[in-house]
Amino acid sequence: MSPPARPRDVVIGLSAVVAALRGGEASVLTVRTRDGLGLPFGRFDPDGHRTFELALRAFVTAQTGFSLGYVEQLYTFGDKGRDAPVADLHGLDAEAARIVSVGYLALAPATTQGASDTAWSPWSRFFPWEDWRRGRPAILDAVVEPALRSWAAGDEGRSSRARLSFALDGVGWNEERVLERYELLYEAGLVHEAVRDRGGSAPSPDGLGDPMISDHRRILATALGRLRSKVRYRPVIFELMPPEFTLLGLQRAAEAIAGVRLHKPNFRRTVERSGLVEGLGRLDAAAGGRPAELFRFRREVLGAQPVGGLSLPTSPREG
Amino acid sequence: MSPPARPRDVVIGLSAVVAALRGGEASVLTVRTRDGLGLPFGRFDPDGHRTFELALRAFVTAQTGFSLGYVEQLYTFGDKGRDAPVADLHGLDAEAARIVSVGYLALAPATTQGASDTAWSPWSRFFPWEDWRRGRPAILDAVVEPALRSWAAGDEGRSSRARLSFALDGVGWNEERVLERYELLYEAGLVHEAVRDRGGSAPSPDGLGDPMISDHRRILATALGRLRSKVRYRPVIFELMPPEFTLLGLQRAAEAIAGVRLHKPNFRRTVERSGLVEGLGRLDAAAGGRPAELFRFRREVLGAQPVGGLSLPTSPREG
DNA sequence: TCAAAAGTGTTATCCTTACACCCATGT
DNA sequence: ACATGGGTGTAAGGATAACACTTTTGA
Repeated sequence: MSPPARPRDVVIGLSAVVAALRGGEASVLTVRTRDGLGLPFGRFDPDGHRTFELALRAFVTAQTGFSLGYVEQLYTFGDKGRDAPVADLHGLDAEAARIVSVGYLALAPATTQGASDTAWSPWSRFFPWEDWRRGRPAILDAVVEPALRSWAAGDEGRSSRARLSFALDGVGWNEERVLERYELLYEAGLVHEAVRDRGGSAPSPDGLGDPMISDHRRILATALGRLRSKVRYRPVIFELMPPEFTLLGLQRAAEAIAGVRLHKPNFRRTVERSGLVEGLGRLDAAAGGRPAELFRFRREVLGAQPVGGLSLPTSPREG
Repeated sequence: MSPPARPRDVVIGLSAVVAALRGGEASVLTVRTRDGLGLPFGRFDPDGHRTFELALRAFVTAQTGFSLGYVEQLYTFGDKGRDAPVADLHGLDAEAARIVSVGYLALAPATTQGASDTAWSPWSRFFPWEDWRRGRPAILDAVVEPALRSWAAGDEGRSSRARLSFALDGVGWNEERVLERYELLYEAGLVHEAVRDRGGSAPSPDGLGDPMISDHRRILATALGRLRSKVRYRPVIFELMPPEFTLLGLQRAAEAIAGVRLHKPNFRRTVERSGLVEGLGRLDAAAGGRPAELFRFRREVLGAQPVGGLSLPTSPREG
């Protein structure tokens, strides 16, 4: 543990959570490295890159073949000890450089081409406790709750955080607290990355989602939480939709993002009253049942007035 | 413009917007440097600092003498051309290093001691168009609107952004869009930093607030916008209050943050119904008029249930 | 005729907004 | 008395949540 002869360099890693809807699932673009699954990423070049965002767009285009539309910065992570495992991917030794990770969220329309199907993974693969569309996920009662209870035993602070994050003891589920939940599991040593970052040779916990390299699952959790909250106050959902869609299609998209079931009649009405969409008078090629009208996003409202997102009326049956 | 012999270093600068209420004004802790006014800041040490937040707390304590409570990360700025002027404060040449700026928001209670009074500046000093508590600021009609109109003349995109950001042509004022407004003025070359960053010797525009070093006014705009929105969905306002306060005191604090007047009776009711405060049964030392009851923040609710912020009912008279 | 999905009506409830008004204290 | 600020009542309007129901298509 002797200090290095010369000060460490700082290296900035840029990572993108590229989200899209594929087959009714909210999915994310992943890359396979020899250390495991990760997000598309690259090393920021202080000489060549004018801004982070331009650098990020270049990385994703180079690694996956398509160009990003909507992009926003999420968070910058710099904790010592959670940065090491990706170091060799940047071509340097973790002891010689400090890696700082800037995470971004990008949204791609459902029609996105250019990446092979195997490059997309549904989010539930990494966060199986986040999908409540078919009711409370079994993994919560079977794995998460007992593990957290034993971790929190006797500690009021821990118990209270577990209760609020994971909807224990009758607390309601808040779908936006994705990062809080992941960080709690990390702190409790219940996800693989926590064991790995401690240099542990201990067996990794199982059943709590697939791990990712470096801090990429942390960035992914940040992205999902941000998207879930943003959908409610900005019309970002339409960045994920094809140019024409039905209202049920929009609802399924909102459900895939939020991870909860919505109430159909009320969802329709709030969407139609929002002024965000316009009926096209044409019908969908029916896929069973009465054909639905096609709608489009009225993108022109963005320049005319401040505009909010969608209200997400949960269904009383399974919400 | 020949490339340097060896790749540039990346230097991470940490800056803190330390907000507090002083004399009824939302104020921010500033430091005076030989290049001008700035935020407390420091250079992140990749060898010595374990996390950004710990490093930031150490800087602020060293430079101002008190320790921070509530802290949150705002944004990371890395644009070339907006980083140079502070370089010499870090003891290096901007040509030799690329400066990346991580901004933080910290909240200090009104009782905060340890910094001299002259170290605090009201936010309106830097953003005189943001304070609508006494109606629409005159500077908007006198300076901002004509300047933006001539900048946007004939460009529909520019006009629409100016309209939405600065509430022109009957668009309503959205107090949260602080950063959008500052960035628009920067892009239009109407704030001093824009002229400075272009290496301009042109006379700096006047009347549009005092400049700050580096990108510190940009970070400050980010902080004010974040705080204004966060007050509505998290009980952060209480981080700025003394342990005991009256409801009008709380209202004045919310008004100072939001920059708009609120409706007293409705504000009282929403606060009391929120369950966030508890009456103490004791009265304030009256300052004219009927003495008001003292309240305290029920900090214990934070651990018991998910908890929102305050609703801010604007006054019909001057809102 | 039935399943599946689209789409409409209606009501109870809550929250927000706005206005009107009374109360307690100091000068 | 009156100014100043504290504090309450109440009603209109809108959004939300819940339930019940009709319509249109394909198999």
